[in-house]
Amino acid sequence: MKTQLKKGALELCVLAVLARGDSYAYDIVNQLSRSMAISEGTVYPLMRRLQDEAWVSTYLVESSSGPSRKYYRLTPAGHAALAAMQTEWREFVSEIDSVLVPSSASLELPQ
Amino acid sequence: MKTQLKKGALELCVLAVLARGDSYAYDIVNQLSRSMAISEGTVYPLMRRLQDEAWVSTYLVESSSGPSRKYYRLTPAGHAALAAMQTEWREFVSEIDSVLVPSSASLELPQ
DNA sequence: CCATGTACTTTGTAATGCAAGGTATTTGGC
DNA sequence: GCCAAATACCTTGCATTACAAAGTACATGG
Repeated sequence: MKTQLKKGALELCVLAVLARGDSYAYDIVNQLSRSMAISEGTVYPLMRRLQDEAWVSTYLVESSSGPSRKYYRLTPAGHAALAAMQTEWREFVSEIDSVLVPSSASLELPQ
Repeated sequence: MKTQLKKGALELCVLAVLARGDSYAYDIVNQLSRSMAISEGTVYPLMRRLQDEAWVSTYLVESSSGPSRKYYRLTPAGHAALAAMQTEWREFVSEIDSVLVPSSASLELPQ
């Protein structure tokens, strides 16, 4: 159920994580896990998609605690995509909120 | 692309529209069209799902301008589902925003 | 040497948005 | 009377994506 809400937003989240610095899939999963439920089976195919879109480039780095890590780095196109998706995200949230609270554009923030 | 973001949120939107008063699918599409892109092929199957969940009940009303309208009315369970989904929605937005802006919990609202 | 943690990947399933197409009713123009 | 347009319903098939589950491989410690 909540699963459906995530569709499309996770891509944005991964790009946002990479904007803070290069990382590898296993670590991205761990970073996102602090904020939300996320599984490996979601992220690995997503990384492939980002690569196919040329939004990330990759390089391998050997690890002393396991197999080599495949690092992902945002390309210029990736940065542009991130910016576009952030705008899209805000528009999307506004759209939904305008349906939920049709008379007012601003929301109270309980916490 | 934007399509993916909508997954799961449209159900919430339809329930929110129905909370403001009984309506029929064709009209719900038109109401939501003011705020967002939405198509009939999305809404009709969605209405069926809401019925299967017993979140809405239906009744027919004849129209003088076309075929009979199938009105949907929120059941008590539907109202409860709406409340739960609104909470879920706010939590979801907070989660994503916390990934996008990791250092601060509050956002500036440009407009 | 074997369990645990790290790290990558693939396969199949479920959910859902949408385009496209189809049916039926009413009204209004020609 | 007839035909287009608006109203209103519905279905089929496709694409996308989240996830569980399973599998592979390396490193370390008991």
